[in-house]
Amino acid sequence: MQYADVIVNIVCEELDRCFQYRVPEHLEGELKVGMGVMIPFGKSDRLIKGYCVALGEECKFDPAKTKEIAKIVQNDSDGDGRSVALAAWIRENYGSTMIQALKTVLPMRKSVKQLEHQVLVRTATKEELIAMLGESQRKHQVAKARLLEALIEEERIPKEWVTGKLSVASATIHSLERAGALKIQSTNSFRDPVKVQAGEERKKTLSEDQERIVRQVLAEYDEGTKGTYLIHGITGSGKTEVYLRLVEGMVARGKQAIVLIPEIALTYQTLLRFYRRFGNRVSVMNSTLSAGEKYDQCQRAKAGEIDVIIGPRSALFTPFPNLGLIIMDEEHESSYKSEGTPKYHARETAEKLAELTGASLVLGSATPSVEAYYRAKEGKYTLFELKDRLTGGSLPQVEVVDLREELRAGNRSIFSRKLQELLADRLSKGEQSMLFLNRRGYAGFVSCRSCGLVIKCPHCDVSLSEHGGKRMICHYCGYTAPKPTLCPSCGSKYVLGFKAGTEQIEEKLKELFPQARTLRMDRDTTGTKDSYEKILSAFANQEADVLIGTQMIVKGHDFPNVTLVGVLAADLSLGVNDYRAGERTFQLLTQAVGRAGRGDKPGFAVIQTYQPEHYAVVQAAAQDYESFYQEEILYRELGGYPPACHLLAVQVFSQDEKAGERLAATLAERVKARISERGTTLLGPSPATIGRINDVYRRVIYLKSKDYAKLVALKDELEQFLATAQINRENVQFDFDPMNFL
DNA sequence: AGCACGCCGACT
DNA sequence: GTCGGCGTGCTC
Repeated sequence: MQYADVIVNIVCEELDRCFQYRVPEHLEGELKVGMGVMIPFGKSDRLIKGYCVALGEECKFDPAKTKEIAKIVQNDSDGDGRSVALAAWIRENYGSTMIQALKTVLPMRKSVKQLEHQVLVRTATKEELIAMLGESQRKHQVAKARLLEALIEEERIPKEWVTGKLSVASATIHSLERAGALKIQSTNSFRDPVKVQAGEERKKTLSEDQERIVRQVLAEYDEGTKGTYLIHGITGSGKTEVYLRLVEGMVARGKQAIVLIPEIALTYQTLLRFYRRFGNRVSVMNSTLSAGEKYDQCQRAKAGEIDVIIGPRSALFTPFPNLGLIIMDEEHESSYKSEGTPKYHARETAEKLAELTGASLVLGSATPSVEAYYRAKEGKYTLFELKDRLTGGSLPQVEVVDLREELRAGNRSIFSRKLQELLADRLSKGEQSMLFLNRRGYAGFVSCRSCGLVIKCPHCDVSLSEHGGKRMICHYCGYTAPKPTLCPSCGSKYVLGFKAGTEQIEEKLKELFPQARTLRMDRDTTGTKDSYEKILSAFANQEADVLIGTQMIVKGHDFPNVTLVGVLAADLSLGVNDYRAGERTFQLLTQAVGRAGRGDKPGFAVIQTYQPEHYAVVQAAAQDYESFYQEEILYRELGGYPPACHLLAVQVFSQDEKAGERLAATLAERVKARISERGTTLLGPSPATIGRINDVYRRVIYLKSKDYAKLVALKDELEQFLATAQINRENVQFDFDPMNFL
C-alpha cells in the first residue's frame, strides 16, 4: 500500500502541514511528487485541492482514519503547476523539504500577520445597527449584540480584536456580513507603495550600444532562441533605460516581465522610472508589504492586471500567466542568495524559471559576479558591454596610498597626508566628501583595559557590542545586559567599549577639522527605516560636508557635489578568510570610487591600504574589471572555488554540543564512503566560524566537486539517510556555493 | 479557513 | 422536549 503526504491548498497557518492519504491502486505509479490532487478533507469530506509532497510505503497515521486520494488534478487551470515544478527543482538543487520549497514558491499562504490587517467596516447606518441590536437583544444573541454595540461605537474594528477580546466567532461575523451590517476588509486595497509622480518619464534616445542590446534580445526572443544575457555596464552607462525598453518590448508582445533589484530602498530612482513609464501596470513587491499584500499582488498578476513586477528575489515567484522576460539588476549582489531554507540563488532559479516559461533572462551589473562572467566566457550567457558614461561626468582620478609608507613617514593618523590635504581643499571650496570604512561586523566590543577580558554573549560565540553607552547588545541573538562598571574578572574599573569604527573616524575628523559638518551612517545611526533616507537626503541637501559610513553609503544615491571619496582601509574586507573576499573588495572599491565626480566637477578618490599591490585594489583603482576577473578566476581555479569548482556546505545545528559533534561526524562518515570517485573532496567536520548562536551549536562539513550534480547526489544521499535514521531535518541545512564561509 | 458537535437559553 | 445560535476544536 502506498501513502502520499499531501499539503493542503488552504490559506491558513494551522493547515500548513502535511496530511497523509492512501494512494488508490489505479493511481500507483502515476502519482508523482509535486502533482496536484483532489482530496476529501474534514468531517464533511468536501473535496479540496492539495499537492503531493512525498510518497512512501509507511503509514504514519491511524490507518483506519486515513482517506483515499480522489483524483489527480491534470489541468493546470490556476497556473500553479509551474510554481510546483519550480519548487521541486529548488528542493532538488538546494536541499530542503518539499514543504519548505513550496512555501518559498507559492505566495498563497497568508501568515498570522494578515489577520491583524483584516478590518471589519460598518456598512449600515447607525440607526439600522441600533435596530439590529434591539432585534438581537430580544433574541438573546449575546455575541451578535456585543459586536453590534462595538460597531455602533467604532466604524472600523480590527478583526483580531473582535475574535479575541470580544470573543465573537467567525460564524457570527459572517452572519452579520450577510445581514449587511458590516464587511470584512483586508488591507488589500491594492494601494501602490509609491505614489506615481506627475509627469511622464521622457524617453531617452538610446546610444548605439544600448540599441543593439535591445534589438538583439527582442529579436532572439521572437526567433525562439531565448537565452541569458549579461550586460556589463559601468555606472551611468544607461542600463536602466535598456531594461525599460526591453520590458516595453515584451509588454507590446503581450508578455509580462519580472524586474529583480537587490534592495528597494536603494533603487528608489529606478523604481520611479518604471512607475512613470508603465503607470498602474507595474507593481512593487516591497519587503515592507505584509504577507497579505504580497498575496494580493500575486492575485493581480494572475488576473492579468499588471505587466511588470519589481522586487527583491522573492518577486521571482510572481505567477504571471505569460512571462516573457526576467531582468536582474545588480546581479552580483549577495542578497540574491537566500539566507533561509532552502538557500536558493535567485540567478540560478531565474535561469530555471526562464527555461520553464520560455522567458529571456537579462542580468546587469557594473561589476559582474565572477560566476556570471565565467558563464559568459564559457558562452553560456551572451555578453554585452556598455563602456560609455552617458550621464556626463568623467570617471574619477584614483590614488592608492600605502599606509605602511605613511607610518614610516611618521603619520600615525587614520587619514593619510594625501587624504588630509584633499579634505582640507574640499572643505575650503564647499564641496562634499565621503569617507568609507569597509569594516566587517564587530565594532564596539566591550573589554577591560586592565586584564584584557572581552565580554561575550552568554548564548553565542561572539562579543557583545556597546549600545547607547550604558548597555551591551548581542547582534546575533538580541541578548542585552547593562554594561558593568567593574571588570567581572579583575575588578578594575577600566571597562570600556571600543568605539564603533565610524564613530572613531568622526571624532578624529572633528579634531583635524573642527569646522567640518559631519554625518555618520552605520547600523547604529540607521535604527529606524526612514532614518536611512533622512541621512541621505540631509547630505544631498548639503547639510553636511562629510558623510562617514559603511557599505551602505556606496550604493544608490547620486550626490553631484561629492568630489572626493576616501576609502580608509581597503584591506579590512580583504583579510577575511573567505574565497569571495577579493571579489567583494573589488566590488566595494569600484562602487565607492564611482561615487565621486557624478556632477560636472571632476572627482577624486583615495584608497588607503596596507596591501597596495593586491590585485583587487590595483584593478579597482584602475577601474579595470576584465583584468581583475582574469586574476580572480585564476585564484578560484587554483583554490578549487566556485565557479571553477562547486562547494556544498552541510551545516549541523544542535542544542547539545556533543550530540551535534556526533551527528556531524556520522554525516561525514556517511559521505566518505561515497566520495571515492575522483574529484570530490571532504573537509571537516569542524565548528562553524561562529560556533554557537543563541545556544545552538553549529558544525559544518564542506564537500567540493567540479561537478555540481555529484554534490546534489551526495546531498540526496544524506537526505535519505536523515529520513531513514529519523533525524529532524531542521537540524541539518544544505548550502550550495555559499556566499560566506560558515 | 470551514465545518460539526456539544452546550445552553427560549418558545410550542 | 426541540429549535437555533454560540463557542470550541479538529481536519490525514
